[in-house]
Amino acid sequence: MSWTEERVETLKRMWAEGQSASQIAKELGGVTRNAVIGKVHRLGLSNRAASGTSEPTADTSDTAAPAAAATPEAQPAAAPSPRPAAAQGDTGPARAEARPAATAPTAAAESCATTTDAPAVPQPRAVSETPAAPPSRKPVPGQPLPPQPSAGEISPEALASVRETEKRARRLSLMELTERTCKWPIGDPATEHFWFCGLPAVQGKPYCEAHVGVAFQPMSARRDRRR
DNA sequence: CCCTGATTCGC
DNA sequence: GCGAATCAGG
Repeated sequence: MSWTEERVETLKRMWAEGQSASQIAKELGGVTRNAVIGKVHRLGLSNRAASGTSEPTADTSDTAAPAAAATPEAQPAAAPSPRPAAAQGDTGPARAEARPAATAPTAAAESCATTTDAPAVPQPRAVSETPAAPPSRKPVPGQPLPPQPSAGEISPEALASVRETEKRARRLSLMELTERTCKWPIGDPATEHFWFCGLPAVQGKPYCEAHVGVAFQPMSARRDRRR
Protein backbone atom coordinates (compact mmCIF):
# COMPACT_ATOMS: atom_id res chain seq x y z
CA MET A 1 0.00 0.00 0.00
CA SER A 2 1.23 3.45 -0.80
CA TRP A 3 0.21 6.91 0.24
CA THR A 4 -2.01 7.93 -2.60
CA GLU A 5 -3.55 11.35 -2.52
CA GLU A 6 -6.81 9.86 -1.52
CA ARG A 7 -5.35 7.93 1.36
CA VAL A 8 -3.40 10.93 2.53
CA GLU A 9 -6.55 12.94 2.42
CA THR A 10 -8.37 10.44 4.55
CA LEU A 11 -5.47 10.46 6.92
CA LYS A 12 -5.52 14.23 7.19
CA ARG A 13 -9.24 14.35 7.66
CA MET A 14 -9.36 11.70 10.35
CA TRP A 15 -6.35 13.07 12.14
CA ALA A 16 -7.94 16.49 12.18
CA GLU A 17 -11.04 14.93 13.57
CA GLY A 18 -9.07 13.57 16.43
CA GLN A 19 -9.17 9.94 15.42
CA SER A 20 -6.33 7.92 16.82
CA ALA A 21 -3.54 6.64 14.65
CA SER A 22 -4.67 3.08 15.07
CA GLN A 23 -8.18 3.94 14.06
CA ILE A 24 -6.94 5.68 10.99
CA ALA A 25 -4.75 2.73 10.17
CA LYS A 26 -7.71 0.44 10.55
CA GLU A 27 -9.77 2.61 8.29
CA LEU A 28 -7.16 2.85 5.60
CA GLY A 29 -6.14 -0.74 5.80
CA GLY A 30 -2.79 -2.10 4.73
CA VAL A 31 -0.92 0.10 7.14
CA THR A 32 -0.11 0.01 10.80
CA ARG A 33 -0.61 2.79 13.24
CA ASN A 34 3.13 3.32 13.16
CA ALA A 35 2.94 4.00 9.49
CA VAL A 36 0.16 6.46 10.10
CA ILE A 37 2.05 8.25 12.81
CA GLY A 38 5.16 8.34 10.69
CA LYS A 39 3.21 9.84 7.84
CA VAL A 40 1.53 12.33 10.09
CA HIS A 41 4.89 13.59 11.19
CA ARG A 42 6.30 13.70 7.71
CA LEU A 43 3.31 15.69 6.62
CA GLY A 44 4.08 18.15 9.32
CA LEU A 45 0.69 17.86 10.90
CA SER A 46 1.41 16.70 14.34
CA ASN A 47 0.13 18.18 17.51
CA ARG A 48 -3.58 18.41 17.88
CA ALA A 49 -5.75 18.56 20.97
CA ALA A 50 -3.98 15.73 22.68
CA SER A 51 -5.23 12.22 22.51
CA GLY A 52 -6.39 9.23 24.39
CA THR A 53 -5.67 9.70 28.03
CA SER A 54 -3.59 12.76 27.68
CA GLU A 55 -4.36 15.95 29.45
CA PRO A 56 -5.88 19.00 27.87
CA THR A 57 -2.70 20.95 28.48
CA ALA A 58 -4.05 24.16 29.84
CA ASP A 59 -2.64 27.14 28.07
CA THR A 60 -1.92 29.29 31.03
CA SER A 61 -0.65 32.11 28.94
CA ASP A 62 -2.02 34.76 26.68
CA THR A 63 -3.26 34.52 23.14
CA ALA A 64 -3.34 30.79 22.75
CA ALA A 65 -2.41 30.43 19.10
CA PRO A 66 -1.01 26.92 18.88
CA ALA A 67 1.20 27.98 16.02
CA ALA A 68 1.04 24.95 13.84
CA ALA A 69 4.38 23.88 12.57
CA ALA A 70 4.44 25.13 9.03
CA THR A 71 1.34 23.45 7.77
CA PRO A 72 0.80 24.40 4.14
CA GLU A 73 -2.87 23.71 3.82
CA ALA A 74 -5.04 25.37 6.36
CA GLN A 75 -7.53 23.14 8.07
CA PRO A 76 -10.72 25.17 8.21
CA ALA A 77 -12.47 22.11 9.46
CA ALA A 78 -13.69 21.57 12.94
CA ALA A 79 -11.57 22.46 15.88
CA PRO A 80 -10.57 19.30 17.63
CA SER A 81 -11.00 20.50 21.12
CA PRO A 82 -14.01 18.49 22.21
CA ARG A 83 -13.83 14.75 21.91
CA PRO A 84 -14.98 14.16 18.38
CA ALA A 85 -15.76 10.56 19.02
CA ALA A 86 -17.53 10.01 15.79
CA ALA A 87 -19.56 6.96 15.23
CA GLN A 88 -17.31 4.84 13.04
CA GLY A 89 -15.85 1.81 14.62
CA ASP A 90 -17.35 -0.63 12.20
CA THR A 91 -15.22 -2.38 9.72
CA GLY A 92 -18.32 -3.70 8.11
CA PRO A 93 -18.90 -3.75 4.39
CA ALA A 94 -20.81 -0.61 3.67
CA ARG A 95 -19.58 2.28 5.70
CA ALA A 96 -21.46 5.49 5.78
CA GLU A 97 -19.34 8.58 5.58
CA ALA A 98 -22.05 10.49 7.28
CA ARG A 99 -20.87 12.72 10.03
CA PRO A 100 -23.62 14.53 11.83
CA ALA A 101 -22.60 17.91 13.06
CA ALA A 102 -24.54 17.54 16.21
CA THR A 103 -24.46 14.54 18.43
CA ALA A 104 -27.69 12.68 18.34
CA PRO A 105 -29.57 12.55 21.58
CA THR A 106 -28.92 9.17 23.02
CA ALA A 107 -31.17 7.00 25.06
CA ALA A 108 -31.65 7.34 28.75
CA ALA A 109 -28.81 5.30 30.09
CA GLU A 110 -26.40 7.17 27.84
CA SER A 111 -23.80 5.39 25.84
CA CYS A 112 -21.19 7.92 25.07
CA ALA A 113 -18.63 7.02 22.54
CA THR A 114 -15.05 6.87 23.51
CA THR A 115 -12.42 7.06 20.91
CA THR A 116 -13.20 3.54 19.97
CA ASP A 117 -16.61 2.19 19.38
CA ALA A 118 -19.43 2.97 21.66
CA PRO A 119 -20.47 0.69 24.46
CA ALA A 120 -24.00 0.86 23.38
CA VAL A 121 -26.78 -1.52 22.74
CA PRO A 122 -26.35 -4.40 20.38
CA GLN A 123 -26.37 -3.66 16.73
CA PRO A 124 -28.21 -6.43 14.99
CA ARG A 125 -26.00 -8.02 12.40
CA ALA A 126 -28.77 -7.87 9.86
CA VAL A 127 -29.59 -11.33 8.62
CA SER A 128 -31.45 -13.46 11.02
CA GLU A 129 -30.19 -12.06 14.23
CA THR A 130 -31.97 -9.60 16.36
CA PRO A 131 -31.17 -8.05 19.68
CA ALA A 132 -33.26 -9.60 22.33
CA ALA A 133 -33.80 -7.22 25.12
CA PRO A 134 -30.71 -5.57 26.47
CA PRO A 135 -31.37 -5.22 30.13
CA SER A 136 -34.03 -2.67 30.76
CA ARG A 137 -33.53 -1.19 34.18
CA LYS A 138 -36.20 -0.54 36.61
CA PRO A 139 -35.92 2.86 38.25
CA VAL A 140 -35.91 1.25 41.66
CA PRO A 141 -32.46 1.44 43.24
CA GLY A 142 -31.38 -1.06 45.75
CA GLN A 143 -33.01 -4.04 44.20
CA PRO A 144 -30.85 -6.69 42.59
CA LEU A 145 -33.15 -7.04 39.62
CA PRO A 146 -32.41 -10.72 39.17
CA PRO A 147 -32.84 -11.71 35.59
CA GLN A 148 -30.65 -9.41 33.61
CA PRO A 149 -32.39 -9.88 30.32
CA SER A 150 -36.10 -9.77 30.52
CA ALA A 151 -36.86 -13.30 31.46
CA GLY A 152 -39.12 -15.32 29.31
CA GLU A 153 -37.25 -14.40 26.17
CA ILE A 154 -34.07 -16.18 27.03
CA SER A 155 -33.47 -19.86 27.16
CA PRO A 156 -32.90 -21.20 30.67
CA GLU A 157 -29.51 -22.49 29.69
CA ALA A 158 -28.34 -19.13 28.39
CA LEU A 159 -29.75 -17.38 31.40
CA ALA A 160 -27.94 -19.71 33.73
CA SER A 161 -24.76 -19.12 31.81
CA VAL A 162 -25.20 -15.38 32.13
CA ARG A 163 -25.84 -15.63 35.84
CA GLU A 164 -22.70 -17.64 36.26
CA THR A 165 -20.70 -15.34 34.08
CA GLU A 166 -21.76 -12.20 35.83
CA LYS A 167 -20.36 -13.50 39.07
CA ARG A 168 -16.99 -13.38 37.38
CA ALA A 169 -17.54 -10.05 35.71
CA ARG A 170 -14.56 -7.77 35.76
CA ARG A 171 -16.85 -4.95 36.82
CA LEU A 172 -15.37 -2.34 34.56
CA SER A 173 -16.44 1.24 34.42
CA LEU A 174 -17.55 2.86 31.23
CA MET A 175 -14.16 4.31 30.56
CA GLU A 176 -12.41 1.02 31.04
CA LEU A 177 -14.21 -0.63 28.17
CA THR A 178 -12.35 -1.39 25.00
CA GLU A 179 -13.13 -3.09 21.76
CA ARG A 180 -12.41 -6.42 23.30
CA THR A 181 -14.23 -6.18 26.56
CA CYS A 182 -17.80 -7.22 27.06
CA LYS A 183 -19.98 -4.14 27.25
CA TRP A 184 -22.94 -5.75 28.88
CA PRO A 185 -24.21 -3.54 31.69
CA ILE A 186 -24.82 -5.12 35.03
CA GLY A 187 -26.69 -3.63 37.91
CA ASP A 188 -28.60 -0.42 38.27
CA PRO A 189 -27.05 2.69 36.74
CA ALA A 190 -28.77 4.72 39.43
CA THR A 191 -26.79 3.02 42.12
CA GLU A 192 -23.24 2.14 43.01
CA HIS A 193 -24.15 -1.35 42.03
CA PHE A 194 -23.44 -0.82 38.40
CA TRP A 195 -20.65 -1.86 36.08
CA PHE A 196 -19.94 -3.52 32.82
CA CYS A 197 -19.19 -7.18 32.44
CA GLY A 198 -15.74 -6.58 31.00
CA LEU A 199 -14.87 -10.18 30.26
CA PRO A 200 -13.20 -10.95 26.94
CA ALA A 201 -15.63 -10.14 24.18
CA VAL A 202 -16.23 -12.45 21.29
CA GLN A 203 -14.31 -11.31 18.26
CA GLY A 204 -16.42 -8.87 16.32
CA LYS A 205 -19.12 -8.72 18.94
CA PRO A 206 -19.60 -6.25 21.76
CA TYR A 207 -20.22 -8.93 24.35
CA CYS A 208 -18.62 -11.96 25.88
CA GLU A 209 -19.75 -15.43 24.98
CA ALA A 210 -22.49 -15.62 27.56
CA HIS A 211 -23.90 -12.20 26.83
CA VAL A 212 -23.76 -12.69 23.13
CA GLY A 213 -25.96 -15.64 23.80
CA VAL A 214 -28.70 -13.54 25.24
CA ALA A 215 -28.15 -10.47 23.12
CA PHE A 216 -28.32 -12.08 19.75
CA GLN A 217 -30.91 -14.63 18.95
CA PRO A 218 -32.39 -15.99 15.79
CA MET A 219 -35.64 -14.27 15.04
CA SER A 220 -37.39 -17.57 14.93
CA ALA A 221 -36.30 -18.40 18.43
CA ARG A 222 -37.71 -15.18 19.71
CA ARG A 223 -40.91 -15.53 17.85
CA ASP A 224 -41.41 -19.03 19.09
CA ARG A 225 -40.81 -18.01 22.64
CA ARG A 226 -43.02 -15.01 22.58
CA ARG A 227 -46.56 -14.98 23.80
C1' DC B 1 -2.73 -5.61 30.13
C1' DC B 2 -4.85 -2.28 27.09
C1' DC B 3 -4.00 1.84 24.74
C1' DT B 4 -1.87 6.57 23.08
C1' DG B 5 1.69 9.45 20.16
C1' DA B 6 6.93 10.35 19.39
C1' DT B 7 11.39 9.05 17.72
C1' DT B 8 14.90 6.56 15.67
C1' DC B 9 17.09 4.52 11.92
C1' DG B 10 17.79 0.89 8.33
C1' DC B 11 15.77 0.31 4.14
C1' DG C 1 9.81 8.68 1.89
C1' DC C 2 8.61 4.76 4.48
C1' DG C 3 7.47 2.16 8.66
C1' DA C 4 9.04 -1.45 12.32
C1' DA C 5 11.05 -1.14 16.52
C1' DT C 6 11.40 1.25 20.26
C1' DC C 7 10.46 4.65 23.68
C1' DA C 8 7.57 7.20 26.96
C1' DG C 9 3.46 7.66 28.93
C1' DG C 10 -1.95 7.02 30.74
